[in-house]
Parts: sequence; C-alpha cells; structure tokens
Amino acid sequence: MNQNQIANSLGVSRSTVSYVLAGKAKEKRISSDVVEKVRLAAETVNYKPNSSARSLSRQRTKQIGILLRNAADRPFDNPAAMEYLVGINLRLETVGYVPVFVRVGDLASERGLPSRVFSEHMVDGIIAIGAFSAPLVERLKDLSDSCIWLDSTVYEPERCLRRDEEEAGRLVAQMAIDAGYRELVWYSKVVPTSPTHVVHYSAVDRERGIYQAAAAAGIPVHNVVLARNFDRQAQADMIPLLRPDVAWLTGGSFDASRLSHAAGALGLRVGLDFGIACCDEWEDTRMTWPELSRVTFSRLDMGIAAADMLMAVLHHPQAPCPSATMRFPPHRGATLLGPAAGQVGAAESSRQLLKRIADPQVSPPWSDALNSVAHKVGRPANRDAGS
Amino acid sequence: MNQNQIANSLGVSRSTVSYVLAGKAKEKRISSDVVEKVRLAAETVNYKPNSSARSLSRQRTKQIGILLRNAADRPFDNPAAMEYLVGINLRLETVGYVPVFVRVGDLASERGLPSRVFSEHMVDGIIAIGAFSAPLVERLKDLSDSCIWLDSTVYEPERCLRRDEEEAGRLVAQMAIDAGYRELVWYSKVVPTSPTHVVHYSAVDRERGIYQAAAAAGIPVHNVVLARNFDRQAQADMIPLLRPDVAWLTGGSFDASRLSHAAGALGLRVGLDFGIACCDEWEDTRMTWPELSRVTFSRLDMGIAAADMLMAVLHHPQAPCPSATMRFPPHRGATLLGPAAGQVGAAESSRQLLKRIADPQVSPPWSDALNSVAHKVGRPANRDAGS
DNA sequence: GTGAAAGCGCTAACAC
DNA sequence: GTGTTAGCGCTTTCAC
Repeated sequence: MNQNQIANSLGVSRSTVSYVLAGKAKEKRISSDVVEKVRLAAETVNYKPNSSARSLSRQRTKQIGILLRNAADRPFDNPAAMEYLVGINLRLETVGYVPVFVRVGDLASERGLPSRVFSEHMVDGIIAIGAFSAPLVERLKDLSDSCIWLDSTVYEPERCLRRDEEEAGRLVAQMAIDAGYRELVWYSKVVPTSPTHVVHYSAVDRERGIYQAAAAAGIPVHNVVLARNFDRQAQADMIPLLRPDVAWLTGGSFDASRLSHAAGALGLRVGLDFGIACCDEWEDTRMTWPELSRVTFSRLDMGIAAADMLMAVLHHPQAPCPSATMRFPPHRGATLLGPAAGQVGAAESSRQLLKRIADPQVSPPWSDALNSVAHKVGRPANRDAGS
Repeated sequence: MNQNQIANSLGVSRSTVSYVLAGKAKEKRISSDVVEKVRLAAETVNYKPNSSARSLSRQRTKQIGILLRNAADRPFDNPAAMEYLVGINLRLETVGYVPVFVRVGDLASERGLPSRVFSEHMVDGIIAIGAFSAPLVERLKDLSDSCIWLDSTVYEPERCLRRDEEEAGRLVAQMAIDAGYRELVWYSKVVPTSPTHVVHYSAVDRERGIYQAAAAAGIPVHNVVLARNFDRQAQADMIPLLRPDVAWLTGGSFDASRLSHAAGALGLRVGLDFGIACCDEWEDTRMTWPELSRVTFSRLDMGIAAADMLMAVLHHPQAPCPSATMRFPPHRGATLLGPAAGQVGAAESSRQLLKRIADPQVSPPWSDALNSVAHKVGRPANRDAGS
C-alpha cells in the first residue's frame, strides 16, 4: 500500500498525501478534514513508507555504517564493542538514523571488502571502531568523508573520539599506590604476534601512564608478559611477584579475569595474597566481578558521544568537529586491599603455597593443574531438524 | 557519478551501462569493446551504485533487521548476542545482504517502537533474538512475514532456531556425575524479578535436563537461588554446600564466573574445594576461563545457521522451513576435578576456612569482605575537546 | 489549499 | 547488440 493508492482511494492528489504524512499539513495549509481523512486511511491500511524511495528522493539514506574490526581468524576482535554499538544505536534511533553493521577484516590488500557497504552508496556516514592498518584506513577514508574514528588507531585533530588511556594508566597505578602497594607489575606487556598485527594505542598509552605515576611516587614497575597458558616459563616469571605487597596491573579486563580464575583455583586469594587492578572494564566485569579495582569505562557513553559527533558532522558539514578524549573515574574494590590485609587469612601462607606450586617435584605446572582433565566429551555440534 | 553520466560520457545508452555493470553483458550480447569501455570508465570514476535506487527498482532492499532485546534499564540484555550478530553477518555478507541492527525494548504497549525499521519498509527479513513478551511478538510478526526466531521464547514448527537447552542441562549434570560428584547444586534457580520479566526458555529447559540426568543416576540436586551480593542469607544457603564432593551447576557463564571470583578471593579453590560446571559459554569464557567445565556453545555457528534459514525463506517463500535445534558437546576442565582431588591441597582444610567465613564473630560476611574498600575515586566521567 | 509534473538512479521489457 | 522507455515510491517545485 503506497501513497498513490491512498490518494486514489481518497480522491486527493499524491502530493497532498505526501504532505500530510510528512507532517507538513500546516505549512501547506491543507484543510483539516483532508488531513484527518488521509491520516485515518494511512492508519487503516497500515501504511509504511518505502525507505528506498524516500532515500532516493531525499538523497540521504539515513543509515550509518558501524565498522568493527574483525580478523579472519578471530571473529570477535573485541566482544566489548557491543557496548559501543548499543550506545551509538541509542542515540541514532532518536534522530531517525539506522545502524548498519559491518565487519572489517584485514583485507586492505585484497580487491573487495566483503560488505555491500563498501561497494554501494548506502550509508550517510560511518563510525569506525578499533585498530586499523594504514592501508585500510586509506580505503575507509575515501569510502565516506563523514567518518568518525572511535577508539581507533586513527587520531587526527578532527572527528576522532578516544578514551584517555594514559590517564587510565595513571589512575590505576595511583590507586594501587594509594592502597599501600610498594611494587607494581605491568601484566600486559605487548608482544606483537604477527607482522600485520596492529597494536591498539591503549596498550601503549596505558603503559606510559603507569610508568609516569609510578615514577612520580618512586615505585618500581616490573614487566611480566601476558601468559595464555601458565607454563613453566610463565610460572617462573610470575611466582616471585605474586606477593601480598605487589599489585598486578593489567590493561584489559580479560587479563585480570584470567589471572583471578587461575589464582583462585590454586588457593591464591586475590586482594590478599596479591593485588589486581585493571585499566578497563565492560559489562562482564560489572556483572561477574564488581570487586575488581579498575578504571571505569562506559563504552555506552562513548558510543553516544560518537553518534553525536557524527550527527554534528552530517548536519553541519562546514563546522569544525574537533576530536575529543573522554575520562572515567577509577573504582577501588576488594582486589586491592593493600599489603597489610595479606597478613590476615588462610593458615598456609601464600609463600608456602607458591613454593609448592613452583616445585616440579611436588606439583605439576599451573597449566597442568588447571587443565589436568580438560577434554571434550560426546558428539560434535549438530543440528536437528524439527523440534 | 551515476550510470547516466557514464553512459553520456561514453556515448552509449544507460541500459547498456546498467547491463554491463550488472554482469549481464554476455546475456545481452554486448560487444566486448563496449563492455571494456564501460568497465574502465566505471573503475576510473570510482562508480558506486546507489543502493536506494537499486532497492526501489528491484523491490528488495537486501537488508536484514537483527532484533536484539534490550530493556530500558539494562542496555546490554545479553552481551553474548554479539556472537550471533557476527555469525549472521558472516553469512549474509557472502550473499550481498546487509544487517541492520535494531534494539527492541519492552515497548509492546507503547505506540511506536523507536527504530525506523518498525515504521518504514526497509528490510527484506528479520532475525529476532532472545526472549520477547507475547504482545511484542505479535507486533514483530506483522512487521514482516519473513522472520526467523533465534534463541527465542517463540518456538513454532517453522522458522525457529534454538539450542537444545534441555540436552545442555543433561550433559552438564552427566559431566559432574562422571567426574564422581554425588551431590549437585543447581545454582540458577529463576526468580522472576518483575511482572514484565520474560523468562527465557533456557532457564527452564536446563533445569529440567539437570533433574532428568540426576534422577537417572540417583543423585540429589539442591537449589540455591542466585546471589548478586553474598549477604548473610546467601552465605547461609551456600556454605553448607561448598564442599569437595559437591558440584555447582549454573545456567549462564556469568553466574559461574561470579562464583569463581568470589570463592577465589576467599581462598576456596574451584575444582578442589568444590566443583563448578556451566550450561553455557561465550567468548569471554574461552578467553578468560578455559578451565571451566561447560557445555560448549557456538553462537557464531547458530547465527550462521539462522542466516541460512532466512535466506531459504526469502529465496523459496513457498518451501517449508522447519524449525531446528542445535547441539554442542560438553567440555570438561579443571573446575570439575572430582571429590578425590579435594583431599589434595592447602594446609587449612576448606571446612575450617568455611567455618571461619561463616562465623560473624570472626569474619565479616562475604559481601563485606569482598567489597570492604569499594568506592569510586576522583572526578566523574567527562569529555575534553581537543587532544 | 490543491494538483500536476519533474525528478532521484537504477532495472528490465521491448522495439529496432 | 543497442537504445528507448516505462516504471519503482516518494519529495518538492510550481502553477492554479
């Protein structure tokens, strides 16, 4: 059912219908009984405008592309990006824009990017989220001149929105120092895994902030490279620093979580036997580990802010759109009880426990202990038709 | 730059250009030099078709709405839904469809749903994810007749895709029983929080599956209601069951995670002092807690399957599209070492530890211990213009 | 106040 | 093989 049909059935002209449904009845001084008639008819037949026709006519799709980085071998480059998505959507939907979701792989060198968003003109603007390689950035730039870079490697004087990660680093270190820790571990040392791997700026900035704050307080910082599996090498690096007077600082909340689950399984009490604090948080943190000492981070708010920036760019193309940086407060919880708290607790001292864990004669390595019975059981995934 | 301009500049007709760019040159037997000329010109001017015009003409938008449930007070109803999104997109982009992201609140009673997707005809089909209230389902149904219900409360003979959650419940219980546990705790007892709260089918189905498997093995199952904060009441319920011979089964991985962080902070060793297994997993689990015993779940694959179903519905509207159920294998890790393993370990027995935790004279409640220093530090979130 | 008409950019039937 | 033409549904200008 379209406007034409409504117009015919009512015996009015198409433009009248268009004006009424576009809310321009007053402006065009259309008689109120006609307005009523049209409104009623539209309601009755459940009229829905055709958005393609509207876009074609208006020369605006009112659609926004949301670009998420997404390596081929790792479908969920950043699970927390969902929060940006929701934030962006929260704002866009209030102004009639609709988000189109696009994954962007590391396909800079390849001929075509997969999504139609790259090959057709179907969005008015773009919000690109995350780390992109230089060639990819170039491709994205000539895709649309209305592009907002959110939490991205790209940072220019205009149209970029980031979190102040250096400040996050400073805050997390300061929080640990305030809690009384006199030694810090930076447990997010970045080791690029492949030549094409683009290091996110946060990894660098956070580290810098931590070293700044620690230096200012005269506190030493140790580097420990992230362990995926806690093998003997990782153990050897980690165990000497798992002490009540040492706070472990991580960049991402994943790393903090991994550490907590592993330590907990061994009887090492986070907050007592050693401290943890983290530069990041996301919904998972808030739900499963509210006690984690961390610098808070509302990707939701940042998504909203990014959507605001894009709207500004679209509605005032001439006006400058200065880049911005957002800050969030720290939150101190029970993972940073301080060195004194470590005295309280279990009968076996954590030093003894660690000695036992570290001794290959007595105990298997962490990785073995943690995964000792790991195996898949039963048949592989399958799909049954019918209920 | 459009087809018209290319045609004029080349002195050929618009339809010729259209045919060439649509890949119908052969079919229309267009001379190869013309084809070459057009291709070159299009490439040179970086021609991109206007998707609105194409949609209008074809009467297909080639856009798919992805509906995610999203209560107003809880923006991230299901953070794991991101995996569905990626899976759906992975498949759609190969066939030229583009996903439009839509949040759906509990606005069944209100006049208009926020997204333009509801008020305009802009998608060819819909994939609705999650639990929806009955009135909302009705509204969604007359929005599009090509709707796939994914992991939803809606389950009809056609066009629905679910995980077999009852089987997940059976598998998780069986895994614990196989590990030697002789008592189980179902730690996901559902207590509806509000009258409008729609209980997801998985909560019910998993519980049923667990009770089935336990009954078959003659193993008792205790119910413990989920604790958000571990207050005295929660403690009283939980402590008697935190034993090396008891496996705690949760529905969602959030609940398992929450339990692990809390227990670990107290020195209770997951896998030794009590067992944990879970009916669900997502990327967070795989990254931060691979040792968790769980029933695996690839939302990615389910998203792909849902996209396949939708493509089938769209391309063969007549053909039946039977609903389906997917199964995934269990994975046993070190959180289910079995009762015997509990004998090994720390010098202080977990019984003693628990006694101390439970004694209000000696120790504050968990919640206090966990949150003893929780507070926000510093200024609120703000946004600085400029770098 | 209302209606006719000219696009918006592309597709596809049809004539040549 | 190529060009003409009539839409697709909506917006908006311009007569009346």
